[in-house]
Amino acid sequence: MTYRFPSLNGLKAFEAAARHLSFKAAAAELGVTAGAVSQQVKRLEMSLGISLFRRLPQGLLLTPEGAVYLPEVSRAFDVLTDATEAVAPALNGRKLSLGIDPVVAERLPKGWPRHSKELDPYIRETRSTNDVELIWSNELDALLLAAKTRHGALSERAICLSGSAAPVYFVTRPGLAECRQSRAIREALDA
Amino acid sequence: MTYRFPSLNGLKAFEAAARHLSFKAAAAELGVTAGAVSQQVKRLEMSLGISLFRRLPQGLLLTPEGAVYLPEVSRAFDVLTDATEAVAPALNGRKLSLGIDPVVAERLPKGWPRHSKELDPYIRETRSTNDVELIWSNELDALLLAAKTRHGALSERAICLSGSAAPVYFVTRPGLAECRQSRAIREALDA
DNA sequence: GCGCGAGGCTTAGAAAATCTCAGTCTACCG
DNA sequence: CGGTAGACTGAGATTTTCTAAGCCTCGCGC
Repeated sequence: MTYRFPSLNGLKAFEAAARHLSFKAAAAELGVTAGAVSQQVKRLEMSLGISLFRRLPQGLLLTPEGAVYLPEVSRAFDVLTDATEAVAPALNGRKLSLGIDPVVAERLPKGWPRHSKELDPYIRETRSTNDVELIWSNELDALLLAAKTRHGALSERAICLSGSAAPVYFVTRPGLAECRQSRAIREALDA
Repeated sequence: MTYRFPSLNGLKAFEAAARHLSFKAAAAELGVTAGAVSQQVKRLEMSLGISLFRRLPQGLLLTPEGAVYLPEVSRAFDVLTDATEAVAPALNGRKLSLGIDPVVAERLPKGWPRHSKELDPYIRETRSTNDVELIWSNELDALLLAAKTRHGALSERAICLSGSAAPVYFVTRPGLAECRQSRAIREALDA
């Protein structure tokens, strides 16, 4: 009564789909099927009485309303996530666990990213490994590899390190490549 | 994955219970049973791995963690509610519908609260009526009455109008008496 | 001291919400 | 033209949330 807003599940689905402009990618990030995301967003739109997306055969476009809603919803989620982490540090779930190929580690500042204040909010732990299987088994969220790898449906982004000709590869589970943590890590490496 | 926080339902239950320091009052506000609130909060605490309340035989006390969490959760809900209202004005549900006894209206500034900028965020509509039944039938959220009335389980707060000896009575559905809208209305009348 | 009422706790089952699966549709590309 | 990608939809499975009823402790009044 005091607060009126639709189901958080619907908002989660909307927010992820809006970021990716794709129900499929949002589904991968949320760990559900694309059908579930589609139904959730549709339910949300019906409860609000507006359209949030224009559907294309191969993806989505935000409506003006959707474009207005997205940053606010993201902001509220940030507040909740920060508050939740503050009271329940054990959760710490928003930070990525990152595997670093030893070959890559040699080309990075010693001990990176241990002393990086800017990456501390985004990286929970690092491990020295290049085993892609750890991503599939959910033991790692992301990997920094020295070479392209046969990675199935994993996302891969090439990063050019300064002072080096050969790129390194940032590999994540589907849907994680464009989240804030991943972007922050890539930006830090671009510098 | 990008965002980690517990179910909104649990957070809703926590936030209302923390404001009221009572599962029973929170249940009335949320329109569910006290058992449901109790279960939701317990599930939330288990998922976070912390206690948010100390239970007393006749109510609740916030733990330090609970006290830290509450304002942040309220803030996130405000953001979501404001954003939802902005994109879906038809919802407008956060504003109260207020009935005003004609006898009371005579003692208020002419047309109150029509031109009140400060109350605009809190009052959706007003009707000239003193029929308490409209609250029970969910047609009104609150009433301003000239006299105490037999109101069963409704909440009633006396308000002293300036320049007047006899108080008026602000009556709401159980659980709504201390919400922000109600408080704002009462404060405006106290002036 | 006893009885009553208030309010939190718990359980079992009902009801509602959410998910999966499988198939349909449209658009794009080779 | 055929294949692929991705959004849409419906039925049923699964999970979450709710209700009702009873239990417990505490405080108050007689």
